[in-house]
Amino acid sequence: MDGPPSDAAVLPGRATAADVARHAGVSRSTVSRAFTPGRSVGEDARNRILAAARDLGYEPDGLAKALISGRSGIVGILMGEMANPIHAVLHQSIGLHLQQGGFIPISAQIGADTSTGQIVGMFRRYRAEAVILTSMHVSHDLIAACRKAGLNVLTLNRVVEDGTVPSICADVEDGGRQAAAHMLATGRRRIAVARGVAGSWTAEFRAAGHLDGLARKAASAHRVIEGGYGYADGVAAAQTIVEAGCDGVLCPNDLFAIGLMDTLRGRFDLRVPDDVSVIGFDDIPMADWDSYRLTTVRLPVGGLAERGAAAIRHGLGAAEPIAEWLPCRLVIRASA
Amino acid sequence: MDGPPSDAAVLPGRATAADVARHAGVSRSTVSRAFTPGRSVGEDARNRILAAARDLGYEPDGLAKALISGRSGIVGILMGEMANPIHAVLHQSIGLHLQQGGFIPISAQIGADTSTGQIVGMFRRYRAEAVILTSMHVSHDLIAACRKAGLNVLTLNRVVEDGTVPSICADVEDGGRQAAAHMLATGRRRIAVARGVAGSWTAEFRAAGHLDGLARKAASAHRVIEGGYGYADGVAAAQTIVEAGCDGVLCPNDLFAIGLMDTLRGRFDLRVPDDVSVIGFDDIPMADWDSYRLTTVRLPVGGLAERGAAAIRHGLGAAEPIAEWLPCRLVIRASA
DNA sequence: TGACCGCTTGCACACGTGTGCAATGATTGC
DNA sequence: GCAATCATTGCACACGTGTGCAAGCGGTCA
Repeated sequence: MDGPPSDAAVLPGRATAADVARHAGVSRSTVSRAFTPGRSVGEDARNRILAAARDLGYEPDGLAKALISGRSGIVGILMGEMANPIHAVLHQSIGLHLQQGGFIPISAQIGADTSTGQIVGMFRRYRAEAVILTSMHVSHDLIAACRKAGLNVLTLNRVVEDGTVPSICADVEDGGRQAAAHMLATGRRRIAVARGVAGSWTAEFRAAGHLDGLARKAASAHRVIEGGYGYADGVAAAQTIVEAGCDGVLCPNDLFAIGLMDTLRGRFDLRVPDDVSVIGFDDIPMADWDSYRLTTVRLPVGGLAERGAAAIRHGLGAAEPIAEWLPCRLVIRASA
Repeated sequence: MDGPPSDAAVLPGRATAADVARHAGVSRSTVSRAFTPGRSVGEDARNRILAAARDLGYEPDGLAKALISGRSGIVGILMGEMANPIHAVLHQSIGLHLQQGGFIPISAQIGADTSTGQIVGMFRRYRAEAVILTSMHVSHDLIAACRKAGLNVLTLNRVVEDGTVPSICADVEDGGRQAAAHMLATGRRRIAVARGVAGSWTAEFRAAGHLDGLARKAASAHRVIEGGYGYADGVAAAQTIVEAGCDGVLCPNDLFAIGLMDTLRGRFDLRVPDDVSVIGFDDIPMADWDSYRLTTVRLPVGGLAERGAAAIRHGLGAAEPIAEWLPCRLVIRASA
């Protein structure tokens, strides 16, 4: 856990700047300058250097560069649970935008036998310029540990109460309001609100939006269900919803909604949306499958990733912490 | 694309080995030795050093370490298309096993505006000790480029014909045979085989297994469908399958199978498995959803990741290239 | 007591790069 | 023609670490 097995050097011999310099008949400094934009190098020297570099397959070593310049170009990402497709696509999108911004993402994950300290250590050891924490695993301990280690953190879909951590968020509360409004507009009156995992920031804001959306039309939740985030949680919630006689359910995410739909139809022989209408949250690819055609609040995945990468490119430690809010949009399909 | 914006150093001041040495009243070398397992350090010196390190929050810098030792501990992963959950879980599993082995994964992806050369450059610049290529994007160009750059590559779910690239593979051909055998054993006789994307290694071996499994029981494919790998491809294939009067379909993967099932039921009002039985490939989480209960060939994701990480830990460049084969198992649910 | 051995420690070099400083040569302005 | 300006280049140092070599030191055995 503390480094690769250290038998012997494994990396093959690479051409160094010194090799290129010798090959091109200039000094090593000039080679370095030729690869640093904005530095002045004579034209024919530059040509000779670039030619030699091409011949030798030379490219400046990122590690040495990071060591000397104090900029590693490395950004740490704490991976979420990939069984939920929304985390997978978010992870991919973040990676892509970082890559396009000239950064390189290193990823870590909190496994069964991996502590917070080990994660922070990995990022710190490799001098990550920033660490992206997604809503999934953000705890105050973790944030404190990162800060203590001198890591610049950016949270996605999560604000920290004291306002000192830069964050890019989807306005899930407003998304929840849109969902509630649509549910009422389609004539539902006995509406259940399923909260996600207790203590989870995004779950609380989603549910708050659902409840506030109902309240604004002078309605209230027929039933509030404490639940989880997975397919199985949706399955488990069906019984309660049927017993309570609900005709609409506002779900904490799509996986839950899909588990619920499958169970309402399969076990209780109810129709969606005729008997019970269901609205999800996230807009994972499966929400568009023909079996579900799930009406859901779309999380602006691309926007979160793009704005996040931009914030990192712009420099995190700099001014006062940013807090950006991106809108969510209700995607109306057939389940509500 | 060629590095982070280089305004100024961004990383905060960290404690170095020299600081710890001063604090503990020893030389810097002794500090280094105290952090290198197997080196001899006096007991009280070690205690003073560890105490000082704890006070100062010191930890050896991975970049400097990599530079001097020739071992970066970095492993490059080329990400697949995360919209397919099997790639997501494989990615996560690989990352976890690498992390547990003391490596740190950096990930890159081939986007619209990212060339092979840029990918290879990223891995090379950061001195990746190994690069994991998954079946998705492996082309001969890419392999050649990696090799030319002196990168140790490991392919997952893909063998390269000339046998010079180490690989860990699932025996998808045998998995295909199992699927075909089960299809015949349940009494189906007009069986369609849907091949995946043409030219894709894993698709060809899956289809080969399907066809061979039929042939071994003196049967043959009622219809062979050239298709893709996505949900939409399964949707598109339904028409052909219905027209050909097939009573069973061997699919190239689960997404395809699910798209097919949705369309057979929704558009053609057929029952699965009563009218048409369907077998998938991969065993993504959705295959176990109640709407599908898909019988499918499970890809040994954890095994691939674990054996892959082990191979890298053991050293890739070393002896002659390994080629490991992991068994696939048919998971029988309700769709066939 | 003296020779020898093993553990511990410090010195100095190496890894591959960026960059400030000063020297060089070329060019321009008068 | 001479001084001044400027682009170009090389030298040397820095980043933070691992490690070979030799010196120091305490203990053991004859």
